[in-house]
Amino acid sequence: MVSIKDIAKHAGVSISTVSYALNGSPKVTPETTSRILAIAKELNYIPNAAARQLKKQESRIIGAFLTDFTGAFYGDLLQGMKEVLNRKGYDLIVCSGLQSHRLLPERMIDGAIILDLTFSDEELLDFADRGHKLVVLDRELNHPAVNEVLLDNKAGANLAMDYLIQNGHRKLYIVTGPKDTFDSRQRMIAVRQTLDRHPEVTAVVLDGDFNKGSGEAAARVIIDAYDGPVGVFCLNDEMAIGLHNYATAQGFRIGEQISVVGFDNIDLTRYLQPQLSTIHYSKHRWGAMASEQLLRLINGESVEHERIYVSLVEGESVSNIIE
Amino acid sequence: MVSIKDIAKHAGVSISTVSYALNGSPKVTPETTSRILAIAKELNYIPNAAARQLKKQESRIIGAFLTDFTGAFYGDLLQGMKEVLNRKGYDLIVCSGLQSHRLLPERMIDGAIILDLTFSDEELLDFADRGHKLVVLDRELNHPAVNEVLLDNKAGANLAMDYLIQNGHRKLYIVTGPKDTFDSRQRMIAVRQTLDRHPEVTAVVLDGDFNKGSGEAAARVIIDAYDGPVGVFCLNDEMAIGLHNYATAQGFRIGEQISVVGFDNIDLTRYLQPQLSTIHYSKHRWGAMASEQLLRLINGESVEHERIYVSLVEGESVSNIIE
DNA sequence: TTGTACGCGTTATCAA
DNA sequence: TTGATAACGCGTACAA
Repeated sequence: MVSIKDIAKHAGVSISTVSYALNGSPKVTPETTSRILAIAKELNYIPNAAARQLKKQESRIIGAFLTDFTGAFYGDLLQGMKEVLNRKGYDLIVCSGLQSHRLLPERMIDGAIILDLTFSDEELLDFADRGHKLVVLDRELNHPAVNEVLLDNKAGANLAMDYLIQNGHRKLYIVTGPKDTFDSRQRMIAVRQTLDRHPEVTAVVLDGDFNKGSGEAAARVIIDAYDGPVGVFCLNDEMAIGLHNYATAQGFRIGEQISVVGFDNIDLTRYLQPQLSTIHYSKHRWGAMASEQLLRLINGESVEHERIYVSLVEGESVSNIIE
Repeated sequence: MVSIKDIAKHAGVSISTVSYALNGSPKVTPETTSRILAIAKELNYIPNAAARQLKKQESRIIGAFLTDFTGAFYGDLLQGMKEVLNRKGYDLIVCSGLQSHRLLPERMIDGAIILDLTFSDEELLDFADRGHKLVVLDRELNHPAVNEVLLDNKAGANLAMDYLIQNGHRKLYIVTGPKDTFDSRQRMIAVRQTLDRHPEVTAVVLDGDFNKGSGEAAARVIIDAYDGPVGVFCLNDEMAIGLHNYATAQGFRIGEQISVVGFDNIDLTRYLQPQLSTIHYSKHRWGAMASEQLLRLINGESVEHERIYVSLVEGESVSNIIE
């Protein structure tokens, strides 16, 4: 491997001169600099990341940690993160799984964006105590080295519930997500608040897990008990799709007999007929904001927790049953 | 930051003793070792990856490079890679974009798996010449430091074409992928071979780009010229879905008037009615195989190029028009 | 422009 | 045997 030492030898200068030249320091004359650069290029010199990192105590790499690699969900989010980071001279790497957690404490990366249930709060607080900078997308975590960039889940759930109620629905089903996820818990809090405000509405809560299968299971329950139009709020789109497919296959009409609202507005919903009503937010913006906040933390700038706002996308999956 | 120096000070031994103890060397007495481990734990010691890497000239991190982060496509593939790597004590990071290419030559990672058109062949060969180990999933590349793990695209395209022809289709459309992708080119070679073997079949080639939109565009062309049952081979599923949706929305019946075969068997096709006929292969296995080959390369073991075998999944999107 | 200490962990060599 | 000393990997940056 060719190092600055080799360049120094070829150029007949010291390694420090080479280093200065490569970094464009004015301490070296332009002639010497260009001569050194030419030699470096000729020798195919490429700096060693480990050596630079050891000295500078930074890698200019940011890690995004995901619970798993599945999910069409993440494309835009990661793209948003990457664009911001690249613009500021940072690289993004995506990691998943318990083993990869080490990258943070071992200082391989300068900071992390967490959307990963395999990290416990304690573990993250421990990293933060060590001085590592974090942005969390999947929990609330109070620590000066941690910034939250969270979805406005409550507003979204409110929008979804109000939409069903305003369309005349008095008999509702709620299909929940896993109890250990922040998003599901927050959405359920807002659901209960809405229900408290509307005593005329009856609601049945069905346990779900954010996967298609639990949407199908919910559809079975709803169909078994069917005796007139109902509204269903699935706490994410994937379950709404499962419900949609199962009910449709059983001859039920979504948007007439069963009104459905999802959450996330994932790409997949474009393939549904009728179009799914759902809660939208910009995943790209979410990722971009997470990166911006993380860079601010790293640069020692002041940061406040951020919220990503959501909106209702109306589709034909919800009918107005007020006559 | 606490380093082995701090531990040595606390334990009253030299830093080398600490290092030996931490690495379980028999050169240190069990008592001393356990005492040192206790102190390390108490001080919350975590080794510095850059320092270890600088000395050992390895990071035990493997990079998977993807053209972009979109595509539900990659979940299983990456999972397959990760499982194999983790089992062997390696970590996987996922990278995308031109900037991240530097991770390889700068020796941040011990090897790379490439499914990324933003790398040119020349660039990869240059890396290989430098001694970096590569596995390519998206091209043929002959170099002792490069291993190919490729889909058996030709067999898949043959299966698809034969299936349509065996079901009586004599009027075919082929919707291609981008001309600069290996997969599309290989599939087209097999398509032409099949057509050469079947002079009784007429085929129209429509340019596509592997995205849903070009499937829709193809549907428009096919519908405009429609005068009886046709068979369509879309070189990937995403275009097949676009074609399917557009044609269905126009009142055409897939699996009756228009028979469709896709390629890839992506999860999304589960949402289609009727079920799409397509070419299946295990993405998980593809990823696992790529990792295994890369580790063999890194360990200096002999490797031969690998093929991932494919099979036909029959769905109702193809009808038999032989009466 | 150059010599050199430094960042931190690993390991060969040498002394007790 | 046990453990300490020092060289090493490579680039950076201060002092000279």
